[in-house]
Amino acid sequence: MSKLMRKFKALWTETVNLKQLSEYLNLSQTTVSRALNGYPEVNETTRSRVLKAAQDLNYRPNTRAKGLATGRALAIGHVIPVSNQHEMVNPVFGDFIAGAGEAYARAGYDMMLTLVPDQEEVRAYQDIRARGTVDGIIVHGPVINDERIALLSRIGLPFVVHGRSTDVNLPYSWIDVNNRGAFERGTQFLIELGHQRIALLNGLEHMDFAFRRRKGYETALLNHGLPIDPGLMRSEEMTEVYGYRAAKEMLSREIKPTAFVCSSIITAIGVRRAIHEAGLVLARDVSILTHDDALSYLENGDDVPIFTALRSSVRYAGTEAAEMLLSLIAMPKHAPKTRLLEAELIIGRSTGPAAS
Amino acid sequence: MSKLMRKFKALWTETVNLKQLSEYLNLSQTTVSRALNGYPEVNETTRSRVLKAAQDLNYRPNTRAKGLATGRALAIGHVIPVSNQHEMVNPVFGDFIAGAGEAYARAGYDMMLTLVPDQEEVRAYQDIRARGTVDGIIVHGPVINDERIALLSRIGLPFVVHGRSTDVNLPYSWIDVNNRGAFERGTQFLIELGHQRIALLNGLEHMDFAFRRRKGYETALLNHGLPIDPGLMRSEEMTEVYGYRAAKEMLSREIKPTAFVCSSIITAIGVRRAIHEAGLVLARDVSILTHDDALSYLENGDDVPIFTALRSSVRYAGTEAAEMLLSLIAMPKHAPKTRLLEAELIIGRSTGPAAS
DNA sequence: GAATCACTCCAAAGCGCTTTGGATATGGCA
DNA sequence: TGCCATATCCAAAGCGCTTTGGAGTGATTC
Repeated sequence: MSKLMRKFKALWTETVNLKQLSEYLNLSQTTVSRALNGYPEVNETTRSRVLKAAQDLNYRPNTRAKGLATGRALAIGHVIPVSNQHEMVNPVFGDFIAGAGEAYARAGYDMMLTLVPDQEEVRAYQDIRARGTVDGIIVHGPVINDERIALLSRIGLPFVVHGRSTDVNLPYSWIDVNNRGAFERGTQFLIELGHQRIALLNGLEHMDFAFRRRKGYETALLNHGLPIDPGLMRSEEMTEVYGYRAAKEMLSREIKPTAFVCSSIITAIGVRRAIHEAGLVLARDVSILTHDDALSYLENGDDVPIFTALRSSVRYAGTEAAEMLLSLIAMPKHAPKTRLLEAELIIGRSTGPAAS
Repeated sequence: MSKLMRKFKALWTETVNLKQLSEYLNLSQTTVSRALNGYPEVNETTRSRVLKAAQDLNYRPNTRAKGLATGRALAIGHVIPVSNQHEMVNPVFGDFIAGAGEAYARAGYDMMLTLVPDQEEVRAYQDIRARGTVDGIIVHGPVINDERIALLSRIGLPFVVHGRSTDVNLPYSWIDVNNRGAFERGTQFLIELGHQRIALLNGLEHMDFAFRRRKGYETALLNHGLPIDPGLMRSEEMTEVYGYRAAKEMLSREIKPTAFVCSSIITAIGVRRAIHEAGLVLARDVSILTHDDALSYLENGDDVPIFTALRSSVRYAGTEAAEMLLSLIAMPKHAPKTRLLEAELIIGRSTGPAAS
């Protein structure tokens, strides 16, 4: 025993595999495997001996081998489309991943990231499927009529979409914020404050979320008999500079907008900069209402929120999406799940009655 | 042939494995494998037949099986420490990953993410090693005297640190910005503009980068005979609200600082808000100089930078780190590589001569 | 006392790939 | 013609794990 111990002690920082562990225990690999994986056909005293030894020798099953044998990868893939024209990294991504990561960690799953140039998308998903590195994937950044959904359904890889895709009629699993409802409500809030010229600084409108937000914005205008003025609408990547430029231009007009609805707090910060620069006062002269993903490094103030905002935690969405996917993988024949999150309307210090 | 074709056509959306491919070709698995992997002992006409068939049948080698057979995982791990007290997601992370992802994609590597609660770090790295899911890892967020470096060296898992660790005397591979030099230069720049009371809004100073930045800041002050005033120094997580609060407090004093040095553009935005709110004018009354990671969604203006900044692209660092690690994996016995990036000092519209 | 059963355990096959150690055929050379 | 490289291909072992299909004990039942 002590000789064996010494032999195995040497391996301490090395990797011990199942065979070595079973030799050390004078048991078959079968029994050891079963003991470790909680199968019933093993004596409880044997099991605890095995568990103890596994602990002592610092045994960890090799993921690849386990995956090969079981057919499961114990990993989830996140596929992030990167377009060549817009090579911005979605700032929301980190928080989403953090949320999802928690869920994976609890379930013993790994998280795999793949960046996919958008012209290679179809091939990329087939690759992922065939190479078998993951048991399911989270689809990021769905666009209108997103072809990935049909593709993934066809090749039979479980997936959950973060967002939805207008015009896709297949059933599929998703988790999304009620973007349309939120923006309708937010715009209505501004209208009720007396604003008549409300600008929309939206994200790229081939993205589904942005499309829905515009619909919500337009619905509110229509409901109150206000005109839909394309001159007050922008659709770009949601950077700070974009907000600044767009607001600066609009505020230099003869007839200025009195309020801005932004798709991102970062864009809203740019708008605020333009407002200051124009010598105007936020909330008094011009109001801002923005969507707020509740990013951890961009908290919308503390006690009193900086911006009046439609808030929905993307980190929470990440956790929920991950758990949804895990349960889908556990019950493959289950019908798709969906989850619609409502954004809170938070009143902050960036809105006020329309300037007369 | 057409019968076979039909048989395999059915598999089109399915997964074809090596065995099926070799049956289809009437060749042995050995030959097919060698043809695909570019070994010389196979006839060129055979090889092209194989390549063609692989293309037609949409063959992709199973990653797990390949990994098991070769002992390589063809994947890189990114280990992100998540502390319980500070559960902020580093906003820099997305861009770094995007940069690294490109390099991995080119090399055919996968990217694996692991979130590790910081009290479990040691165990986590051993896990990763033993489970064999990755060939190497990128270490994020090094602190002063980071114990992970010794651990990883000991267990023999190739790694590259994004950043460095003061007080660690082992040789190891890293890529870092010259934080100390940059902040010394930046602070000196402000001093030369006549500023005497310069505040430092730093990140958490157990983090190595923040520690070095403070050293640089202090060095510049000392070099010019200025006092180091702890009342002008803060160390927290680099949020917007942090910048706002700290600046608000300092600007409400009898004797205000005339300039702020920030560790993050996000914090700088908070400082700017406080300045506005105090009725002061940026650059005229109070100056801001900030580090700028050149995040894609937080461009520091366009033609004229918003903030005077020490700029260093974290995305570029990601690409470089990844390539460094890949080459380390390719040549395991190679000495550690290091790379020190210099930050550019960019003059923007947030600095001016000290108010008299 | 034989048959049955529950309880433990094990040998071996198999997951999909790579790679070692030949086998076979072909051509050049003496 | 016979011999030996050379070129081309293959069978089978092995990577580390799970899982199927028993085998070997005692204890229980008739």
